Amino acid sequence: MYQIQSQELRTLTTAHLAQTMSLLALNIEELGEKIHSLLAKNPALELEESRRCPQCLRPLRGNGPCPVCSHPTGSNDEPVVFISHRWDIPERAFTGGSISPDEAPGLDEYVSEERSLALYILQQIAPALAPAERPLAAHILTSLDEDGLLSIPPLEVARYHHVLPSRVESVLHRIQRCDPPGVGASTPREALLIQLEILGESREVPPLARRAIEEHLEHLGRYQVHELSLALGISEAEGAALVRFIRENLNPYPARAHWGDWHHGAPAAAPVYRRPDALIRLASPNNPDSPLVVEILSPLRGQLRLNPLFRRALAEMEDARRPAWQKDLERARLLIKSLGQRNQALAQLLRYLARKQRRFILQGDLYLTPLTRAQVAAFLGVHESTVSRAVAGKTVQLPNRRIIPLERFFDRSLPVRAALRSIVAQEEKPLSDSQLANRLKTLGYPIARRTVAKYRQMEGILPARLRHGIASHI
DNA sequence: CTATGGCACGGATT
DNA sequence: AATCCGTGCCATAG
Repeated sequence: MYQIQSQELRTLTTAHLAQTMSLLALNIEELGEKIHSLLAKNPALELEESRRCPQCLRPLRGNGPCPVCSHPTGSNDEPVVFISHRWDIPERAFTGGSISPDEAPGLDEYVSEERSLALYILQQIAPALAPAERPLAAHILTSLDEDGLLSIPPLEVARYHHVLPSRVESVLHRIQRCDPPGVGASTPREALLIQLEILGESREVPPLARRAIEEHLEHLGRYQVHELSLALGISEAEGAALVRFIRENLNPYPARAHWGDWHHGAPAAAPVYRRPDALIRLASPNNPDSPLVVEILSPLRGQLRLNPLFRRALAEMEDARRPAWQKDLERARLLIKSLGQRNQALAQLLRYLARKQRRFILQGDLYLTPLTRAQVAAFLGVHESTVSRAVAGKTVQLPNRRIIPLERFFDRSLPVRAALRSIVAQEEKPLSDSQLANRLKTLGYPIARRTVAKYRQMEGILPARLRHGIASHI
């Protein structure tokens, strides 16, 4: 099967191949933009809005039954692959515009790890929001970074929606009091202060905590008890107690389960949420032994085809414009064919990944088998750069509804980090990095002590001496 | 002396 | 050719 497809690839003309490759490099959103601009430019192209499957709302081709709904056949080894469109999700839900649960009933299915924070908070404050405040809240929530901090100035929100800054502040204030306390703060410092304030309403807090955060945040971050005590004019014991209180009760990055390494290395740039390029799900959701179904999503609401009117007109045409029209027609043909090839190539890749990484897909990070793009390329009989293009910038939604970048399938350290997390989560006493390294070695992950430190940091796990039986999850 | 982070090198990967 | 990643060495903090 693969052989046939790759042979097809080889027989393509160079123009065709070039276009296929450039389309392959695009993710679903970029592809959508590209196609729409071509649709506007080229009259030979047409978007046909076909009828929908009454059950799953996908458009149907021809007169046959819906290929997605009618029970797909496949085995554990041979996942089923579809190239399909989805019409049931409002485009706007993905573009960071206003989202509200009742507006997009299926949205929760499409929420990425990061964006689920937004919905979680929205659910808490939705009842308290005036209708006019909803867009403000949506704007703020969709601008949170992965740490739960607000990545844009509140003033910008006010300007955008033409409302008074105080209106935005009022919404923001309510958001900051939602569950991960302090979300929506602009800086770690502000987040800490908000948490302190909230905490102060229900229990006693050290009187100097506020000043310590406001004026000596660096010392807190570096755990410099000595310097802090000196600066505040208190004893080292008092200083240590203060630091412990703050570190145990407050969190500069509200959405992180643990204090990461917050004195150096700014948190990574906020991930941009997109609808996934593909879905991987179980043929029967409740049966983990059923075959996997891979669905390549198309950005189009309908079926791209040659404009029949255009073809008829061209056939009857005699004047000087004919060559130009002919050219348009050729271009349109080429695009449609290339688009098909692009989707085929993606499907091929995903089918392979689904088969090879079935355990990872169903059972999580720990079971990712090491894989390089080069290996995949060799197996599929395509060039390495083809695989690179296909993987770059794309995302897939797994059966657990998480949307992950395709690159993650090639992350060699992922299972090790998962193992590390689970060791730390279960440890009785904090283990040092070298102890962790030994543990990992016995589990079949021979990595250097130095590397443990790196992974720890990536996972946001504190060094041993700062961990005190704080249960780790996530 | 032990634990951990910074820097930089070299090999693999893209 | 450029980039990423694991690792070794060294400095520093405790």
